[in-house]
Amino acid sequence: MNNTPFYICGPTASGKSSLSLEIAEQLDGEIVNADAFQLYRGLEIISAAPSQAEREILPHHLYGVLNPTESADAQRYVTLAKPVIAEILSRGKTPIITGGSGLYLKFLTHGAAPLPTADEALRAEMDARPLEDLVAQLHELDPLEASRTALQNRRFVSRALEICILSGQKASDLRDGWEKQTVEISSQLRGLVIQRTRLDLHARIAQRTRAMLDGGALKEVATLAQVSPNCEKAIGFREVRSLLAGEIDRHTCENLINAATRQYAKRQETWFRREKWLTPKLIA
RNA sequence: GGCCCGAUAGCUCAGUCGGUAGAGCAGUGGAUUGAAAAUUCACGUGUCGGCGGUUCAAAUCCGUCUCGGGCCA
Repeated sequence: MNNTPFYICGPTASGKSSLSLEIAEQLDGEIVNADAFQLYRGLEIISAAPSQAEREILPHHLYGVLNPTESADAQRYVTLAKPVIAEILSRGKTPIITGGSGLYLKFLTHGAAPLPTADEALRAEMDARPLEDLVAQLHELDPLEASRTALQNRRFVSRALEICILSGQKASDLRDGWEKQTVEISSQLRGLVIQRTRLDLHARIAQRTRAMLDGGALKEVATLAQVSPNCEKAIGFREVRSLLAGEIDRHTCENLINAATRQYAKRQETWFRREKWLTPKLIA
């Protein structure tokens, strides 16, 4: 029996959770989270994590395993996911890896380049410097990388620089060495990406936002005392905070969350469109 | 009923002395290997409320009508 992992991807609110349950049933599988924010405990409502009822149907892994005070990243996700997947496979079950965090999935499926890990102190230092300054230094240390980096994007510039500084090597060399190995991996993967019309997706987003706000999102956010800067970025977190503080009304809050979610969904679609190994699954 | 203010992109609005219009938001497309629900790039033709007038030329000035909002009755 073929129990190689099965990936279920797609934009937020496209129905990944319920589809993954269906597919898990067909493939004798267990669900593994691939969502950056559903990793956190205490963000279940705002991150639209699977409900308690859904989790009781069959085993769900890597949901709510991190503290909101922690910061995750793609590498850490892989570190968490690999043993879980291996364990499921060892029992002869199929890992159904479900989520919308494109970068995390990419790391899991195609591996990580041999690059140095993020350095908080260095980042803080770089964040304090003007962008032009960082760009100039990158040009100096690694002209090739500078020439192919979006230099308006502070994140990308900082990261390239971080790699150069921490490794003492050129980011371009390290990255090129890795890219060459990725091509054949895709042919051994299986999975699907849910596609819906924008109209449909937008309607589902609106419906879900309303359900969140009616279903305890306010209480959830109010309860979260300390969160990492990472967690603060969850869509809905700031908006609900503003609502709780009386800065905006409920209607505005709902609209802001909807807009942010729609924009996120669009970025996810752009990402997954490039993942040619995923089979599109149109749902009308 | 009278007077005043407003009507310009899907929304909120800007538009100088008349020279046929542009911001923000929304939306769309893209980039994206350790912050990724992040970060970032590109994309602006619309009966300038309708009709008429003045003018070489009207979003802009004049008249009138319609629809909002306000004030006075």
